[in-house]
Amino acid sequence: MEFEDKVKGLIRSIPRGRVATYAQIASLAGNYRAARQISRVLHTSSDKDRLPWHRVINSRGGISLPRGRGFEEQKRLLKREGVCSDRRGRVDLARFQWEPPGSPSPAARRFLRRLISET
DNA sequence: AGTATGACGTTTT
DNA sequence: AAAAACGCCATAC
Repeated sequence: MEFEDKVKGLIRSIPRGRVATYAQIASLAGNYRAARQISRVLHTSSDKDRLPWHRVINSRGGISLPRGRGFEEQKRLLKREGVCSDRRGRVDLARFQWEPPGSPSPAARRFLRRLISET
């Protein structure tokens, strides 16, 4: 249960007014390929363990919950913290993504990735 | 030891 | 832009 505990701790450490992606949490927890685990953990434990589940979104900056099954509430909870999303549930990651202290900044990584895809 | 789950991510149509 | 096709993997049972 080591991985899962790390995941929960990480999710709890996302500050108000910021978001993290599933892949980001997985990576910080030690397995960059385990993004799906994050959704599993959220699905099973976010109520029970009172996790700030609404601060976790997908790598495109979007809300993954379907409309009518959580989408609206997540959007509302984020809005309440100052994180705005468009009608389709997209958040500007460059502005709102959490950058944990001491780790390579997601903003920098996005920048480098964009340079690569230019060629 | 399989098999199912799950709010994912990247690449390819 | 959007959807399908893949790949991915810790847990529960």
